[in-house]
Amino acid sequence: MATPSRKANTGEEGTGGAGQRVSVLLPLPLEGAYDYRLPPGLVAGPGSFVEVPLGGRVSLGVIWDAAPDAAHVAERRLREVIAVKPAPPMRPALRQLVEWIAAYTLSPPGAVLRMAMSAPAALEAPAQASGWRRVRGAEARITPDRARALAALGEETLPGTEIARLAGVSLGVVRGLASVGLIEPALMPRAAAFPRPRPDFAPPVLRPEQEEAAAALREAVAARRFGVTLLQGVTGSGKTEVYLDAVAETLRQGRQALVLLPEIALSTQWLARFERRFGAPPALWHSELSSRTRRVTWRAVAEGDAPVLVGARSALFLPFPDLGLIVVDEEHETAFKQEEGVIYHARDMAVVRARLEAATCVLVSATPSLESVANAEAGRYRRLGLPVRHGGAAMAEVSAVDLRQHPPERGRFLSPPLVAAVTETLARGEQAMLFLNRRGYAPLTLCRACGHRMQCPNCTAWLVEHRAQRRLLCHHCGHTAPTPAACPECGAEHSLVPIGPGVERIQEEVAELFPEARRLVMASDTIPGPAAAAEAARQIEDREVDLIIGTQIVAKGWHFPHLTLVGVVDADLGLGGGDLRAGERTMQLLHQVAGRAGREDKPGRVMLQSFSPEHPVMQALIRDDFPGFLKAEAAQREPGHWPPYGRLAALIISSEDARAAERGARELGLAAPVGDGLQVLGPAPAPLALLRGRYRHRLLLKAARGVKVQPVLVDWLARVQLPREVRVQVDVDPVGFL
DNA sequence: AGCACGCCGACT
DNA sequence: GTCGGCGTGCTC
Repeated sequence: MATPSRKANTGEEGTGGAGQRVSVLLPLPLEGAYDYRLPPGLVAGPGSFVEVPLGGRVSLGVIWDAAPDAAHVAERRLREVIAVKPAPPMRPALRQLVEWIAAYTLSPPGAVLRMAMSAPAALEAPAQASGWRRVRGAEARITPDRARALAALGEETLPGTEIARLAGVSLGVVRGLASVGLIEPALMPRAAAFPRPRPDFAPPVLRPEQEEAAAALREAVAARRFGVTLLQGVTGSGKTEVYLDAVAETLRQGRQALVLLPEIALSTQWLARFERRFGAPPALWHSELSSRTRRVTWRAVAEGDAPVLVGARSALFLPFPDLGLIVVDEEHETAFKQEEGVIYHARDMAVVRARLEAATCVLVSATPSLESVANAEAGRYRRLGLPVRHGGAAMAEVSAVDLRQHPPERGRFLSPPLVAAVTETLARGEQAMLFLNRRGYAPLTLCRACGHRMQCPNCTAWLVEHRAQRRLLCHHCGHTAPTPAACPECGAEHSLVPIGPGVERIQEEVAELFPEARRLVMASDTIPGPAAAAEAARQIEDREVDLIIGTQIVAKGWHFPHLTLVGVVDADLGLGGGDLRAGERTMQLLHQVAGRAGREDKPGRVMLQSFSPEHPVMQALIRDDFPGFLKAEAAQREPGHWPPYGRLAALIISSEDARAAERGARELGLAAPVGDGLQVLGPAPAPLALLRGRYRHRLLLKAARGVKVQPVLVDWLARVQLPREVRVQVDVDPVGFL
């Protein structure tokens, strides 16, 4: 650990060169590291967190090179390192990860470093927590509440909130005790922030095929070498138990484990399961943590006191001292792709970090991405499969409802066969779910008089009506306006009509059809956080709800034992748009939704409302033939060298000035690289031609698998000089359409 | 990312 | 006549 040291030094020009030159990477989007002079009084090496002067202020940074090339900046221009932070230095593996990602994504290294310095407060020496203890011999008026609080406190030192919680009294009672002098502030003994999960606390009995996979993973972890395993198994096959066994082995090895989940805020059920298995909760990491929890968690990770951490993609940049295992659950999820700032795919970077840490990486999914399957087939990843569901529960029976043959009534969206199925399910006292991946009431509001469509002023997108709020919302930029009474174009009154359904509208339809049924809408706006998610899960488990109407948030990892019917309102949604992965993504989403139906002893049923039941995605779902779907998808992509049989990089050229954006895109197009195995597509208006007030054009670079696209891109961008109001965003390995 | 320097509208 | 809008440029 770095020696905590601090000098009164403002970083003014030094006294003529005493001290060693070091280069310091700053968490800013700068081209490279800056050189500073390390004054003789400070002890620091590569990885040390330091405070340095930058312009007129002080910045944090990391010593990147302890003996940099002196050529760049004159000795006399160097300023002095102000202080070395009392925190464990950043380890080589994490520094290498920062550099690797910067090079791969063409981002400034400092921008990547910023992700690894997301809790600057954790670099300070942790303050000792304070609490309260009894004052001996003190006497004052005792109320029953006060007596309980004192009893709860006993002879210990406890924080006020803890006393209040134990005694079941309010914090005011504790304050009262303090004000009458019965308790006094005292420093708390330093406790471990996170209890150690116990690998052998409550291991489940694994079925033979689970045990086989678990044994393979345990062996991989025990080998303490880099390796990637793709763990595939249908919903309910017990994948989680298998990889938690690998977590247990990691703990026995004395190393840390990291589990990445796509939607950590909604994972209450997962956390409960972890705690049952290990007798202690894992550490958590996601963007909504309080600053205090953030600081404590980061510090605990850095000091090896958080043996298991579960987090969102940003957890990949935490300072684990000895990471032995990274699990990426639901590895196919697009939520792992960061689309802003440094654009990276957490699944792929997890593999990179595992390699740098000599750790095991496990990618887990019921419907793995074509990328991972291709890697497994090429022998780069090991593949483990769990073919069967638990306890003999059958996979839900999937069928399509052909909307051409069974159209819903006018102005309705649920077809007679689906309505009948819901009726039967409810009559049996079971739960049903209607899935529609669209928030709000209606995706389009149209004027019947003049044909005007309510559009976002900042984006190429329709405004979505949210009837509960009586507003129109843009789902891309957050623009919002009250739903107008008259058409803003022609002035006609009562002429605006909602076109198409969102979950709110399905809820309305269901309320008319099944007025007795207790309904719950689950969408990101009705389930805003972990608490709401936990409450929704509880209501459903306790059968306080009969009908669930939900967007994609219902697809992820829930366990609803009484749910036996899933109706997909619009199975074709998502197949339009000409996206390379539209089919794959629809397959994955619908498969996951289907997996919610029929667990335990009751068989489940899934009905897909579709205008094209003959579509390969629908057919694969109906026949439960995911391997067949993958094979067909691969056969489509391979000849044209589309990913994963080739590489893609996207350039998004954007400007607030439509002309400038177009001109910039054209110029880049003219300078496009030519070469063996290279192809440039575009420029074309980006799928969202206007987003948050910026006009966008797109170029796609397609390269053969063996080609390194980064040098090609760097070259290409260097050949074109663009006005600075034009921004170029590089997305290596784009997914989705941006 | 900050923060300073630098040219054009509504105030004392 | 000034205070101040945020456009662009630099920070070892």
